Amino acid sequence: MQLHKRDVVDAATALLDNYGIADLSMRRLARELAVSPGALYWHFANKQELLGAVADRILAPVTDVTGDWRVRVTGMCGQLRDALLSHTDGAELVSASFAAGQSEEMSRLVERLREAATEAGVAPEHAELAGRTVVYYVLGFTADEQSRLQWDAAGARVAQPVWTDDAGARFAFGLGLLVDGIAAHSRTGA
Amino acid sequence: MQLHKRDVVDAATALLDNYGIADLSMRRLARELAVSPGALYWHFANKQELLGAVADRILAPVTDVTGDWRVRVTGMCGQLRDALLSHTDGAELVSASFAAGQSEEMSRLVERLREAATEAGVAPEHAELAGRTVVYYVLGFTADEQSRLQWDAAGARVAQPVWTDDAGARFAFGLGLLVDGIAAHSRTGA
DNA sequence: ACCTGAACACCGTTCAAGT
DNA sequence: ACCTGAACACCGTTCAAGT
Repeated sequence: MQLHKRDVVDAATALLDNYGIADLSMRRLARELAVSPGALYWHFANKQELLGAVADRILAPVTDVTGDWRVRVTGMCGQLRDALLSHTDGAELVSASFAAGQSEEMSRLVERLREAATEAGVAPEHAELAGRTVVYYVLGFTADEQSRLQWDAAGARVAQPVWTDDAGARFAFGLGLLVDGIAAHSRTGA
Repeated sequence: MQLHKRDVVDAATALLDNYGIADLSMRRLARELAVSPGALYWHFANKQELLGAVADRILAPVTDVTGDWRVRVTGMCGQLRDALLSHTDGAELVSASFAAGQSEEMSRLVERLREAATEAGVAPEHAELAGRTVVYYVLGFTADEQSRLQWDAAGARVAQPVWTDDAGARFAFGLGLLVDGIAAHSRTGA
């Protein structure tokens, strides 16, 4: 029975969902697939590349959005957050893969955000940074949210203190700061 | 000769600067200090806590800034970026410690940014998120910048392509988006 | 109080050799 | 072409025992 990239990414995703990123090791993955650790290196150059493939699997549900630039930005970011929250340690894994430049899906997303920023009136030489800044926010916010969620779920119910504000509304607020900033910048005229 | 926390953090910082975060292991650090690995666990509960202490050492030069809220935000963020760029993999290490909630200095910084956002007119229940959002940007941007810098420095001179724009100006532009967003939000009135 | 020695239970990666 | 077996060079953490 031949081992295919798809099988490896499937098993890696299952390992991630069930045990978290700390237990997603090449050796454990090989054991799960009943192959020797070295077999994985026929299909992937190294662990980073494998994690990049898992990141792209997680990001598959993030689709294109149509509408004006505000709708597209908030739509894509909402889908990104949802995708990250759908897998244990999803935000952490995708953040790492993005930083390592191993996720094609993240590159595509930054490109679409760059287009939206351009449409909003951001100068071409700054549009990609505007897109990346939005991504930094979504990854940072969601990694934070997810670590708190997972810590709470692991027994330590503390009943959060002051803000009754739900996470979705807080997410939208922070994103709104960036969207307003992009809009303000284009009005000001570079 | 007794081992003190200070000596351990000193040696860890030296290891980081000279060899990078991948070589900053408990065992290697113990070897450098000529003690057994177990000795470190008398002074630090685990590796995360030790890395948090290194993060706070890196962040020591980030001081208070006086002036109106815009001056304070841009001043603190500039100092933060400078501090991160002063140590090999500084942005990556501080990001990890911040995410793990192990850096007191980062908590202090978020608190000061929260105050600045409040002064700018952001509602109290959203002011901390505004501060965190600024931090997500600085950490994301600088980690990116530093990984490119270090990759370039490691021989692979490619002579960057299109934008003659220096990193400092790009950093300021992205930060400006957030500052404009905060300002726009307070004018809009929550 | 502070540290050693040794163990436990792992890692990622490589590569000759097999089929 | 694809995989095994075994090795290489490591990890973080614990804990009885020593001083």
